[in-house]
Amino acid sequence: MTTPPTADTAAELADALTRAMKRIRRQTMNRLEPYGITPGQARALRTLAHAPGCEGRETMRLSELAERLHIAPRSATTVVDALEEAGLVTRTPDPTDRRAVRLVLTEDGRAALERIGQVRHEVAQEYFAPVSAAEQTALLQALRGAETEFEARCREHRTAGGDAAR
Amino acid sequence: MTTPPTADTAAELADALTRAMKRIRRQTMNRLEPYGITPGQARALRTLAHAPGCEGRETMRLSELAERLHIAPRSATTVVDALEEAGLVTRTPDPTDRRAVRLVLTEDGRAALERIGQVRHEVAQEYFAPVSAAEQTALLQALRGAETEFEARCREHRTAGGDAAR
DNA sequence: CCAGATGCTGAGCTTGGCTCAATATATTTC
DNA sequence: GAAATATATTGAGCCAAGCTCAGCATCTGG
Repeated sequence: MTTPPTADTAAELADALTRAMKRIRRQTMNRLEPYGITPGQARALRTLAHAPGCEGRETMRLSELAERLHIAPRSATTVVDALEEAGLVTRTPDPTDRRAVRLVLTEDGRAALERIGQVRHEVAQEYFAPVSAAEQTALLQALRGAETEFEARCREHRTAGGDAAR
Repeated sequence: MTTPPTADTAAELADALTRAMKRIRRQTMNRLEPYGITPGQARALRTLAHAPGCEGRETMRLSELAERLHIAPRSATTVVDALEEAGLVTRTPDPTDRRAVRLVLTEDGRAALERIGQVRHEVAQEYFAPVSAAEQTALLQALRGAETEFEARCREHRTAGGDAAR
């Protein structure tokens, strides 16, 4: 009953992934709530922190953030709205392109990042505690492999017209 | 660069999981769209199909569906609304409890289930194609282990007052 | 028989996405 | 040097999938 012979492992895997994700997200949400940050905002902040201009002046265009988050530019606008309202980033005009917005991490933003990092670490650590480090690594590599393949396939299809998934 | 020494494997794993889930969900949504079914509805339908009264008359209370889907009863109501409107399930009164609603799969519902199963299988199969069957099984078991532990911990905490996550 | 528990749903909120214009600015092309 | 086109962002409004809280109908135990 637990593992019938005809089990569709891949599909079951997808389900398990979904459940794990939901739980981790929920847990993260709870622990981030005191700081007034949602997981989505946290992700954006982290992405912003890994901006190329690393020395004290992390900065990124809104569109670049969107791209790295795999979301539509319009969706990034909303995230940044919240982040800006919370005083974690500022929108500054791009000196070389007056259409563009450059996002800059504030001091508060940098401070938030640390708390976020800790929560993220904690939650993941707790959830995956029953999984050995070796298995975790193996899992991660497997998922990354699937991811890379998927992205490659997407690029192909995009050339051929189909815009299946972001 | 791909695996720095100080990498937080667990956290990265959580991220990878999130991305995988999103992509699979999106893919599933796209392929289910022609049938006018969302992934959430599909899950509900599948859950309903695995009802205990298996012989030709799968039936389940709404609250039971909610429980199995790990969502609030009120949320199940909405899902069932959609499913009923699409003619895939019917709400019938429970003969033994007039408060309760029994959900019954219609013929169309049963037909939809097959299409859903196929899509689900297809998508998962495609996404996890680069992962060997052995690895898939290992992954699944690891995730299930983490899941079980998590649930156990939740039950404990629930006793001690904290209602962390569903 | 009545108080409290249980089962469902209406109203309204949240997160995290989306598209389709509109607007402002760059860039290219004639 | 203008006109056409392309790019960057945003306003308006949508969807999926959840949530809580309140309310109503109905059971059930004392």
